[in-house]
Amino acid sequence: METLLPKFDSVFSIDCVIFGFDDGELKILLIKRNEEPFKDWWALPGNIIEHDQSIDLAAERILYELTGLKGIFMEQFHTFGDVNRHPQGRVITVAYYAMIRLNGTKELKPISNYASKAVWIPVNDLPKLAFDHEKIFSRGFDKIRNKISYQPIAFELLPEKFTLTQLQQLYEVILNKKLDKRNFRKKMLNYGILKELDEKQKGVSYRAAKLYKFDKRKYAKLFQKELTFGS
Amino acid sequence: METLLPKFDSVFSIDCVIFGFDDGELKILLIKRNEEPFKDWWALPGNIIEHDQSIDLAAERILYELTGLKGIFMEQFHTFGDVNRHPQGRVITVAYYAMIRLNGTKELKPISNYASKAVWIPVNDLPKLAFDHEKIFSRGFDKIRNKISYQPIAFELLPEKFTLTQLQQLYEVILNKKLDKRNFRKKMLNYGILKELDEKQKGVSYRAAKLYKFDKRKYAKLFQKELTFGS
DNA sequence: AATATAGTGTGTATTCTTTACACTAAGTAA
DNA sequence: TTACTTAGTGTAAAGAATACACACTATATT
Repeated sequence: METLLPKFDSVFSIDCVIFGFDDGELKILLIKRNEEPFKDWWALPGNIIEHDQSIDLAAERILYELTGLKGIFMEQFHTFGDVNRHPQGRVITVAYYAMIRLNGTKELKPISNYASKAVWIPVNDLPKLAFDHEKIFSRGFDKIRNKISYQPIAFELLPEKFTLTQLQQLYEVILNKKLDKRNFRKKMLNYGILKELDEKQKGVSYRAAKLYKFDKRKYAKLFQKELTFGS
Repeated sequence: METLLPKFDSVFSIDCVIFGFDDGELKILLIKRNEEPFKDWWALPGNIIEHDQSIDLAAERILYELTGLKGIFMEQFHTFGDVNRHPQGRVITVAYYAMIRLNGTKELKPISNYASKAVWIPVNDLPKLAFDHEKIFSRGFDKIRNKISYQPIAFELLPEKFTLTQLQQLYEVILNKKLDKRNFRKKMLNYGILKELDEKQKGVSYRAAKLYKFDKRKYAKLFQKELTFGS
């Protein structure tokens, strides 16, 4: 592909704000940088977009390289383009978020060498981050906080089978406020996208709660409806 | 600024979907391209981001160059990064939208030479557009359609003084459906962001309607409130 | 076996919001 | 003065959001 375009010393990158929920805490995935600039700083997982790769694919690739996960629902939420956000040149970055299901056991092993490790860190306990990554994180957090309040997207974060109390805790953590148990249940069940299972929680030392599953098909229907605006 | 970054033959651009409302019709600003590729095609106003300019400033500059307008509320809504969206190389484009007030008289004079003219064209009557600009437009249209249904942002499009009927017509055009007059008025007046004027419409051959003004201060207050989520 | 503990699960009244719906009033034109 | 065109208004009904408290059940402890 011959280029007739002006040439700049500019690159695009992707940065990902990847949310997980574990142990009652909302976490994001951070890497420890192994290269200058900001060597040994914590940063959002991100990388340069390859020349022959669409940005959506690049985002998927990066998430895969860092977590081994595929097919995760990722969405672009903002592009950051301040001139001096990268000390070594002009880098415009497209930020994506994803919500993923943590299975406590899963090991995070960075494949690329620009990170020495990748770790889940509670959003309430974040270290100082490289570049403008604090800004990016914070905007991504706003995004899911906003989105969750009009669209039930939180299921991605929970195990496949979950109790209503777990779901409520997740909402409470994201929205950062207490919710009323009865009203919350009423609302969630009303969406009609939860499937009640014949199973109960195990291993708790008190009355076990019913388990529910997220019904993707009904969700898709509901969601489509919501895209056309009320009469 | 010395760069240590990998170099790609890649550039960033901005494309703007600029909405105007005139004559009961929703329009967008298009330019006629004066350069290859797509010479003589219609396209969204857009341009390459300069190396030393943040993307938000670049967007403002481009809008200014094409319309002479400053201080317009512009918002980034999506970044398009398919590999082959530009036939001459890798161009990732950040799309912005703006809503502006058309004063029928205002002349549009492209300053830069990449456009031979700039024209307002009704969204219902768009020609074929260059690049992936149809996709960009359509996503921008979705964006305002969505936004208007939970945030009263349409005032930007109307003259400073307007009637409730004009406001309603604008909503109807954007949402592409009829709205109930009484309910619409109730809702709009309830927002508390309209100032009723002591003035009436002029030059109509029927009963003149009251004029209203948009109250920016109250809007700002309301908007802030809406950012914190309902109890 | 009895008891303490910790979380599960449920209903109703109130307020607020959204929807549906039709006629009179005012100004202009002939 | 009449005909025409748009402005302007209220109420009832349904639905959604909020506030609020107690009995039930499974387990662990004695």
